[in-house]
Amino acid sequence: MNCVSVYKCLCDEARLRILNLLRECPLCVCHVQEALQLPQSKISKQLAFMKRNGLLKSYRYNNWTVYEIPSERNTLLEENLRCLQDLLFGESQFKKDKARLSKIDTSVACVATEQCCESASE
Amino acid sequence: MNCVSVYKCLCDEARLRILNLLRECPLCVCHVQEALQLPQSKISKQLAFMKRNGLLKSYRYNNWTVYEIPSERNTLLEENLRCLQDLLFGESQFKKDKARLSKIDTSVACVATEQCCESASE
DNA sequence: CCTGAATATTCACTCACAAGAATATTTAGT
DNA sequence: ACTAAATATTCTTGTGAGTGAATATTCAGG
Repeated sequence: MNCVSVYKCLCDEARLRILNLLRECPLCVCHVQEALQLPQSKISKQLAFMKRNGLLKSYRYNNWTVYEIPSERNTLLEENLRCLQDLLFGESQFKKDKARLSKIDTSVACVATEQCCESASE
Repeated sequence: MNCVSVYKCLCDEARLRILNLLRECPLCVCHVQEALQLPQSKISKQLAFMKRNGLLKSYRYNNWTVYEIPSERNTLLEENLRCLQDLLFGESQFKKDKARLSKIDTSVACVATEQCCESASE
């Protein structure tokens, strides 16, 4: 495991906000975008950044790209997400993101996950 | 606590190597420099960087500047150092640093700590 | 006062990354 | 073929930070 890569992903607020959501379930770019209320290109770039650094994987389903935190355990990432749950994810901005997400229909991502279940990664 | 600041400090190998040493005891710049075998300006800058981000504090004692991890608890930092102890600090490079450090007389830092004990921080 | 040790800072350069706007690509549906 | 949605990429610009070399600063001791 490359610890530095993990930390590089964690040292940006937008990325922390994304991980806060992805911790719950796989999501498409558009879901994240809507929940965070940030420009599409920014979301797409940050997701690509985390994928490049090994924190996320993605797969394509029709027009959507679903990103998720791989199920293969990454101790350092998991520990930090757990820690952030107490320290940060309860804070206003992160709560708002989740509230907005809860109002979005994210079922496409779930369907995609089932469809691509084994052909995942890359 | 600013989580992002913590992660910004952790996402560089040289800084991780420094924290690996400082976790044990306060040290002067020259001690770190000798243990890590890196240029003086680099060590000094990285220490200043971590101080600027609130991970370290320092105090002057004669000609020396002693850096240390503040005793006030920083949950996120502590958790990560603990985690890194298992994941990273056992690796070759980090072991070598500690081996070199063990051969250095770092008593100045200890004396300084006692002297400046309460006048610390800044 | 001068010297040397310890440390900090500056300089010049390079690189990674961030931002927003715009454009390209892929794909499903008509 | 055409369109629109979803996503990725490109472009430009700006900034923070990394590097080594060199220089400045601080301070104790002779």
